[in-house]
Amino acid sequence: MTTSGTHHHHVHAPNRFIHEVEATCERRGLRLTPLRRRVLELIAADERPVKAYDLLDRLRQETGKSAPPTIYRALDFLLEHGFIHKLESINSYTGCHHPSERHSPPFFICKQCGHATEFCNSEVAELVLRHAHELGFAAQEQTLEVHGICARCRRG
Amino acid sequence: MTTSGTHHHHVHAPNRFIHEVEATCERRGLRLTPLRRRVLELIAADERPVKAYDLLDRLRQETGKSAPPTIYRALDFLLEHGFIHKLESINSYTGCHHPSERHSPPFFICKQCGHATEFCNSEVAELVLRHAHELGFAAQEQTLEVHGICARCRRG
DNA sequence: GAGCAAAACGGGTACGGAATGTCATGAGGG
DNA sequence: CCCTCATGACATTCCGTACCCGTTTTGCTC
Repeated sequence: MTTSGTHHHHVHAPNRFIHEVEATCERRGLRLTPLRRRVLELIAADERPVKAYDLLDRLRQETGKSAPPTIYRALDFLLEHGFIHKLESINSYTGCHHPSERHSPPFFICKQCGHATEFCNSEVAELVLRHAHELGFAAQEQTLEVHGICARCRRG
Repeated sequence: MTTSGTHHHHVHAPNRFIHEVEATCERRGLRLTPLRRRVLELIAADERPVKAYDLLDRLRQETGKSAPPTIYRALDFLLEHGFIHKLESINSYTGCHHPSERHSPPFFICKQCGHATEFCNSEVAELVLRHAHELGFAAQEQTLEVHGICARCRRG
């Protein structure tokens, strides 16, 4: 299976990403309200995973004041529909590269630069499902996060 | 809720588990102090993953009062040496089945009964390492947690 | 051994970050 | 118009760490 090339096509074009989400919402009859859209933009604008309270701060800079539930409700919506991922091990959120399809890809998180790479390959997920099946376990969601040093940081 | 008889090959014998850790500490010249030992016992005594503040409460019941740093310091020690695992997605801690060897096994966490099964098979970890290698990523730690319904809960 | 400095351990306070509960208001879509 | 959903705002809980300080353990020297 060729995986070359696929992993690095980051969401370089935030606008394109937003539009894709917009279209998906339209198709599914979801309401991408101004707030939800704004939060999504903030997430997409950042190359690395963002923390909820950072988003909150940025929102406050724009809109005066905001409280945690505001941001968490938006995050919940975006998570629920697969437009973003939550990285449990670092309490951070990042845009999803394939918002159209449901998946739980592995993430490779660099300790040094903080970037997280979504690895677009379902082999691991499938292997995990096989193992779950052996156990008679009905798998629903999965979290796979690897910490280490990314290629760029290693090269210095 | 029936927690009867035999669940998998869990750490059925907490004492045995404690002894194994004791021996490992001896071998490595680590200090399993009374506090650390007590925390380990509390974790081992619970069939399912425990939260830090629950441990804190139990400790308080025994010793009068305790503060968060007390428990977190003990947890840090136990984590650092691989005697327990942290489940990032549920902020909980659970005993490690193979405290002698370093590993980051997949966990299958039941949403219904809260049990977490450590899956003793390195295939996934190895596959992940291969993928990391493709990316030029130097993997250090990994977290793999699957949420769903366990076999027992499915059967009712 | 005795003495001593350095490190490790743990009690405790206080705080920052993460997330949820609840009540009330407001915008949108039938 | 009414009902639903979205947001605002307040409070609270949960998770985790920084820091201070006294005590114990360790490792070293003599």
